[in-house]
Amino acid sequence: MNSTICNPTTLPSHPSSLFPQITLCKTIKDLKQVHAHLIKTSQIHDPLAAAEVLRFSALSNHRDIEYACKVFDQMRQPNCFSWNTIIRALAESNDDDKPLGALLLFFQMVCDATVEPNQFTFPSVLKACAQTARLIEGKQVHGLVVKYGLDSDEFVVSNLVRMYVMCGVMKDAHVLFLRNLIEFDKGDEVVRNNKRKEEGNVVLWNVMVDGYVRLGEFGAARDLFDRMPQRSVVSWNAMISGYAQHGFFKEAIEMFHEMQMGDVYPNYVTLVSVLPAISRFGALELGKWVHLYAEKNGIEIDDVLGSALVDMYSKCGSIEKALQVFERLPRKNAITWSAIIGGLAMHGRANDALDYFSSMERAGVTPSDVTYIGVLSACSHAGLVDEGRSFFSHMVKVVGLEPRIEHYGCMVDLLGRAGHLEEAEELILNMPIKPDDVIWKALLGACKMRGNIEMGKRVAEVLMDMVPRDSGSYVALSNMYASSRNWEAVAEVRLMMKEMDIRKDPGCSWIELDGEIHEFLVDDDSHCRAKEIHSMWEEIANQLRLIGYKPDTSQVLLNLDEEEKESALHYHSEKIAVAFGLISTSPHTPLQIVKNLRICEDCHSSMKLISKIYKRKIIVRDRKRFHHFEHGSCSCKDYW
DNA sequence: AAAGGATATA
Repeated sequence: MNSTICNPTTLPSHPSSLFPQITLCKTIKDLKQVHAHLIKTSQIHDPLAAAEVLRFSALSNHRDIEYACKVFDQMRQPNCFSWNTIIRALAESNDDDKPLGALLLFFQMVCDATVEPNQFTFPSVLKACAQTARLIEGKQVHGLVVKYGLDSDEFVVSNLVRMYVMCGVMKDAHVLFLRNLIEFDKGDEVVRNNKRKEEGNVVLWNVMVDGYVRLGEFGAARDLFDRMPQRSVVSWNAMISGYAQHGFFKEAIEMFHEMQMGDVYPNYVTLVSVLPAISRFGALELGKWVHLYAEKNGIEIDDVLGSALVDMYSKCGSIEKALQVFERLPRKNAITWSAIIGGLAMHGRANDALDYFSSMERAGVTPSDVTYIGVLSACSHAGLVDEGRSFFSHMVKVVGLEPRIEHYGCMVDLLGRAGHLEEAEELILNMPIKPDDVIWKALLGACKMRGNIEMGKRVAEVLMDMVPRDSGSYVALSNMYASSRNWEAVAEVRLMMKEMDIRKDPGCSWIELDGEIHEFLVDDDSHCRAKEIHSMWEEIANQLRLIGYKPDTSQVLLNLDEEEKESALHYHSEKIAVAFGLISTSPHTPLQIVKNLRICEDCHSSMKLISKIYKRKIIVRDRKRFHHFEHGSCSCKDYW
């Protein structure tokens, strides 16, 4: 036992505590020793001593909530402070059943009637209601708030509003919000709130903005955001994370830039929120800037921010940087591991992905279902059929994870593209979940790759039935017919599309230069340097012809004559992007392109040759994976 | 002697 902790006489008195031994505890073990000492010397009956033991075990960095509950249970007559402490600890716990425990304890406190809840009790209780989405209990608590006359305390009010938000009743939240705005305007508020009145209660506004953002009601959220008297970093974070989570990646990045024009500075949460949007665009320069910003501003790169950075670097093409960040992280959780495994898979480094999976298991981190998506997609990209099968059954039988539709998708892709088309179809027909269009599309892609028109036709029909307005199945079917030069069938599909007014999803590619994203569509001539881009492509095409390359026109959708087909191919968006990249960067600079669809056969072959002719590394991220083109070959080994 | 808003992975 450490005597400096347990012998109070050897310690300098601590100004903020009558029980300095407790304040000096560094671990929960220290605390338990002091606790034992207090019990032995009967000092534990001093309510202050007991309260401090409780506070340490319930709310300190070294908290042990189970222990705190025991301490609380042993109190003969807990005072209001102790009730508040234990309720707050339970309400803030991430454990599922703990917030409910906080609620139960609160109702016990009210029934107990030896103490009265105060303004410090309600924020925690309301937080527990919010976390468990218990509207009925929340309303009862609201009633008690009024009964105890605490309905104008701003801490209580913002938590009341948040409770309604989290229970999904935005209307009630809004009514309460408006009423409190008026009350603040009338100025009939306690002195403590006067300062807030001038600034406007930022927190209350933030809660409302967050509420609308959660519902995806960006009009309402934006309206409040623009009108709020003051914006804190949290206001910006709410908008940025909201946009990012609802798939409005462009808006998230715009907000991120906009916030920096003002006097608000990005913090940890800002970075974690904006990184997925950056990943989505493959905006490596911006991603690097975020990483550097964190390092320069002392923002801790923990497992959460680290995972977002690992994901960003891998999705922005820099798998080496992703590995570097990963290795440096002091702590790695299941998400961190999933990010690096998925990243390696995306870059076609299947063996590394599987090695990292083994390391993860050795490190004692339990793989999640997401981890297995990474593992299975690694197998799929490398054609590791047996390994994939065995990981899948291991996941189900040994780990006991329920396979999600994504896992079946990986398996269908893996089996189908490896040529086991019947087995893939069997799997779809026998899986316990209803197959969606993504699954069928995986099989359709495999049919196309394997040239199985018969099955392909069948699958396409299923898809046309399932998602009638979707162009994908028509395009795939048409491409399949085109590959076998069945132009009549191609024309038929084309006619069907025309009759139903179904258009091919426009292909779109983008490339980042000096932190700016340049976007190109098929046959795009809207760029300000379109003329130069066009003549650059002419030059590229000549070079390609010189080394004997013949464009592969089999996959062009329309039944045009050969020359027209060739020119349609020329202007696939990734080709425009690569031409633009070549004229806009100095020799040998690697080019990095992101494309919204899968790369086509012809673009793939062209990119290989361009990488050789112009001595450039070209990295293309398509809808599903990365292609690293260098010295005339691709990292996917033409299997994708 | 104590109190409010947000965050990630296929």
